[in-house]
Amino acid sequence: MPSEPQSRYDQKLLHVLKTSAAVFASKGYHSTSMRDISRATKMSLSGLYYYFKSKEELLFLIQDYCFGTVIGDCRNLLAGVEDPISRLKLLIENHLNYFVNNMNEMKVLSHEANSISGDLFRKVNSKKRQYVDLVMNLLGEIANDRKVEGVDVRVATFALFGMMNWSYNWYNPRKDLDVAELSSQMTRLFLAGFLGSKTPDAEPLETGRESHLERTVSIWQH
Amino acid sequence: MPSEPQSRYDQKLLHVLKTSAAVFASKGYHSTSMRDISRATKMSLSGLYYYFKSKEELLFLIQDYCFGTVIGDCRNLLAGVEDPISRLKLLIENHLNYFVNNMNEMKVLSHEANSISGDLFRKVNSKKRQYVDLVMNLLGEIANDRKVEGVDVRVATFALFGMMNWSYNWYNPRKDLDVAELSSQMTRLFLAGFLGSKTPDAEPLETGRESHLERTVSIWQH
DNA sequence: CCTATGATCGAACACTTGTTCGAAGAGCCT
DNA sequence: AGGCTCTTCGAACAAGTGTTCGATCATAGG
Repeated sequence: MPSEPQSRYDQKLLHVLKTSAAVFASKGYHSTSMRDISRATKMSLSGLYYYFKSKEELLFLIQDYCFGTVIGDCRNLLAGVEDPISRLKLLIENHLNYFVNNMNEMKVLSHEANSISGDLFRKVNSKKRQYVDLVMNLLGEIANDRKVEGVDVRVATFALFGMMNWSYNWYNPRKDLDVAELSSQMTRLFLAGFLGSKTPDAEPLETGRESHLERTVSIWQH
Repeated sequence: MPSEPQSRYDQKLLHVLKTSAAVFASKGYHSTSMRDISRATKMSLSGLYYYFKSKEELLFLIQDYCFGTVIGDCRNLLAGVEDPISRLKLLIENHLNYFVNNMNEMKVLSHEANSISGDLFRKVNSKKRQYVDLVMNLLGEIANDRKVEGVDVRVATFALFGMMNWSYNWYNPRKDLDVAELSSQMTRLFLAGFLGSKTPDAEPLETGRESHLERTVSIWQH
């Protein structure tokens, strides 16, 4: 793990990013004031602006750095691995590993994706799109290899991301399974579902094109 | 569909809730001002406070009413159905149906769950807990009936909710599958994964207790 | 030791926020 | 029409917001 020479400036910036992420994660970005950040980092309010030029850029730095690391490590991990299923397993493991070890940052990344706008939003989003495409292509490849039928790859992709990213809403490291078991569980759950979706059980699942529901136009009967 | 006699008051309140939900869904709760709501609903700023006594209560009314309807309709739908798998299918279909037909409200329900606090938070949360418990018990029952092994029911429950609730981040009704197909896909994906998680394919999944990753303590190398 | 540069700070500004209050309007029964 | 309750409104307030600016502090290099 090549630790690049970190100047005093870089070290302090990272410290600020980390503690800010913790505050954002617990109170939410918009209801966190710069004064909250100031208090948490033990810096003066104006002193913070030496490291970024707006609250929004602070959010961006957290998201961008966090996402960059996830993607970078993911690339390193998958390099040289050819089998798409193995690649997927590694990707899931990497993703959840980050989630558990950097819950604050990952929560900020997942939950505050739309709290940012303009160019900064576009920058983060392009990284996100890369990452999503990677997974979508992987699933497409697998579906092709294994002749998986009747599964919408886009739905499957976001179902997978939903499974994983939702964990910031419930996962409790002191009460739930550890990372290895968590990712093992989710990998099995998803992969078995994806590969075996042509009815793994004796009793076939009705594919359910017909709806069991009365038509509900809207909750609010206008 | 028994439409209870709705007073002028109730009608207008529902109108306010619906349009507020739309604004909250697009801008986020905290960055929506009461003046935004006033503009969108074409009411005066102070006039709004005739219907609720704080912005937070407005959020609560949206969440509570929306959640109440989902749960209520879910109960009605499941009434009389015994087979746990059928019950689960209906529940998923109901849930996603609501998501698609009431995206704004469901997004506010999912995304702004922590934007509320105190007693109001507790009220919404108790409904949520009921709903989650219903699913968790259902999965436990299914796991028992079908002798599913090695699957953590809690993880499976939240994986399912993650799959479904995450859809507010990507689902586009004009571009993606319709509700019936969406819920069919997700039902298959989840159920096949849950039931067949003891390796549906010839080539066994390594359960992966061992990690492929170097230990990453933190993104931020402190 | 002194100076130039990198960091930090207190105080203030301009603005937006949620909420209140008393008065005025609308709708309906007799 | 009169009177009463339900509904709506304009104007204002107090508090909190993100950000700026000029001045200070620390520190390392000559």
